[in-house]
Amino acid sequence: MNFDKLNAAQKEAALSIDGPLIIFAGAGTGKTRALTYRIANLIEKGIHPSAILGVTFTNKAANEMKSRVIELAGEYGQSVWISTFHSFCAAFLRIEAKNIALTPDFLIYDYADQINLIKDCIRELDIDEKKFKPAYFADKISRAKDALQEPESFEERSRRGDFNAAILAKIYRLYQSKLKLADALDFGDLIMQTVQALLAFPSILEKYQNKFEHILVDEYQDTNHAQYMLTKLLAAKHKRICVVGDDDQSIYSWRGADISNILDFEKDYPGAKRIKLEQNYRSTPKILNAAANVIKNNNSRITKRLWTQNDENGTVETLKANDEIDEALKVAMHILHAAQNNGNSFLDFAVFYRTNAQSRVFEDTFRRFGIPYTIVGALRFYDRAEIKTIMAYLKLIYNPNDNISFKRIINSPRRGIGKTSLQNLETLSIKKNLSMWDAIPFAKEAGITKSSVIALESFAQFIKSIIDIKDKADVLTICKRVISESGYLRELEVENTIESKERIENIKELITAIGDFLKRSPDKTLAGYLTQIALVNDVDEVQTDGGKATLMTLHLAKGLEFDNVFICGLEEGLFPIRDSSFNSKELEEERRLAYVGMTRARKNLYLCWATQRTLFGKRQYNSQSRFISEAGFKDEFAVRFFEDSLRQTKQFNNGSPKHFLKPNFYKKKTSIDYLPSDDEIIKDTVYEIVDNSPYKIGAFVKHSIFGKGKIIEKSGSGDELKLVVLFETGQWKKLLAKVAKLEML
DNA sequence: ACCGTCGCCATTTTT
DNA sequence: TGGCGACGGT
Repeated sequence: MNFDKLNAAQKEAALSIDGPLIIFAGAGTGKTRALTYRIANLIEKGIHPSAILGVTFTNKAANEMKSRVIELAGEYGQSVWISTFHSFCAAFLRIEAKNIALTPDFLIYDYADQINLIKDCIRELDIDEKKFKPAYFADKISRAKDALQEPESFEERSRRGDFNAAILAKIYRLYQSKLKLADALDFGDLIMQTVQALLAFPSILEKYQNKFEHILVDEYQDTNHAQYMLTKLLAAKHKRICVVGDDDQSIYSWRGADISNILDFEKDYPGAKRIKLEQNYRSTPKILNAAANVIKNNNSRITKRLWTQNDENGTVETLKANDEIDEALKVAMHILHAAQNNGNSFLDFAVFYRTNAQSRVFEDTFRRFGIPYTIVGALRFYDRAEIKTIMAYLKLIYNPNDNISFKRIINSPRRGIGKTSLQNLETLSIKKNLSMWDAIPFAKEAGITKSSVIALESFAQFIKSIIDIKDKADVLTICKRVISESGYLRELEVENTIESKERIENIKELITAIGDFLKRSPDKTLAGYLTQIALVNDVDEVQTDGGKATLMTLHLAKGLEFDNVFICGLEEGLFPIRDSSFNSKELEEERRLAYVGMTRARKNLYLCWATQRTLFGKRQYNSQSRFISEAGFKDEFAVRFFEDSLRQTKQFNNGSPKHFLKPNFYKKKTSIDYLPSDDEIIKDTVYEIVDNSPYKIGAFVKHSIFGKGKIIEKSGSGDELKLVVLFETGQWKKLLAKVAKLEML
């Protein structure tokens, strides 16, 4: 094995294969390289590839790791089991189904299915829909599963006086019984039931413990309790577990990720080796410096210092705009200028924002200026109504007990089966403890009109005819039959609107996608397709080059990199988001999100904010985000924004049309009247923030009037140093350090 | 049964 | 602002 391409720390990570190992891998420090060399090294040392398990969070990461392992280790690499947590568990549950009292061909419910099922539960339990939103229950149930908690845990809480817990327990219970009836598992179930099976069946646990001599876990800071237990159980025998993560990039605690998993690893595995990867290969020193300045304001972190040998070029700049439209305009201008300087071809740019709602203005603006862009995650392909409908057909064929799918397609296309008929059928099915599909033969009893009964029966006939071929035919054949014979396509064709044409296009795209699936997948059945599809997402397919601007939320940006990055909406109340300001845990997570965003940039980083913004129909005046000043920018020192571009903008406006702009751009005269004003400010050198003050967060102080207290937050520096102090009395005060005359305790 | 309108509501992130 | 559910008219 040749380790020439590794630095010392990476090499150590690849070679330390005897016991537990934790790798703290900063952003852009080549952790995938270290991991893949580690796996290749294991294989070379004679470990059988199938005795190695690698777990990641995204398919993208899994695929990348797998292909790089194959590159290094050749054919042997094929047999290493590398997959996401969810697909690993789905595979496990199907393999072991018969041993653990589970149907092997269960469906996987996605978020939308979950919400629909919960809506049913809410209605059935007669809960005030105004007071409790489905999303509330979905969140609580998912978090419970992340923590391996059954409905009983809510009942306990309820006994202790938690008011909502009783209702939660009821919903959770009913939800589970409905899932069971539909033979479906949601995302949380995949992990939780795997853990439960391993705990309940020692022989199965032992089998897998023996099988996996080496376990590698990527993004360990994002694991929730259930995932933590899973890896812990599997690794318990050999204790040859290697986890990689970066506590500074933990941004999913709201989704159950438990940062203590990474912080406590060394307690769980005494004697574990610790390696830090700190050499960054991605960004310029300026970018790393700015990012470090931000993240060092967090308290609970394992200190590491990224450094780089990369050349000092590119910039870190701030961009101040008047409002969100102006912000988008300025970003667009910059992209256009960059394109001009690059022979009129667009470069690699990314625009990150905190909330999806912000994307709209960018889309509009980019479209207006003819800037090619892709938007990630807004409306996923598989979330589109027509795709969901076709998928619902496929799911129902696969599993007729799937009520959610049944209800989605029973009257789509219209078959004259209305609300009341459906209601009656559902009530009957609940009474008989049957799925709605199984209740069809009893439709007459349910008081359903004759015409509806006939429609139901002919629908059932159609579905049955396809069920008959579902194991023999491949998924493409089945899907084509569904599309043509269900009448759904015909309905769209008759509609003949712009919208319906678009839907038809999307359906064609689905056919193409299924065709691709057939080409690459060994399992070409409906079952194989549905399993795969439930566990993919849009980020898996993001391409970060090719001269397009990529629009996405900061959360989705993790793991990606771009030459040029705009982080937009850096305003107090938006980023960090409103509620986080007074909760240091949440604020720290926001800060990590900022850190993740900043460290995506290779060459140029722009921190953008707008003094006013229309949010939810209201005009808001925001102040610059603390993350901008933490990054090393001060309002007072601000210089003109894009000094260089200003000149170019003037030339641009006076000059001749550029061919890369769409024609309609020139018709809209107003749109090119843009000139940056003098107060558009920028400072392109990041300075190191030196904090010499004795006021550290967490320090105890005494105030002449308020008494003893603890510093919980601080901002600004020098004479401007502001502190938030929580006093013994329970009240907190914002104080200017210079004036407050605090005594240190 | 279906469609349009009204008014209310929340506004973070989703493997 | 816009997405969604309730309601009422056809």
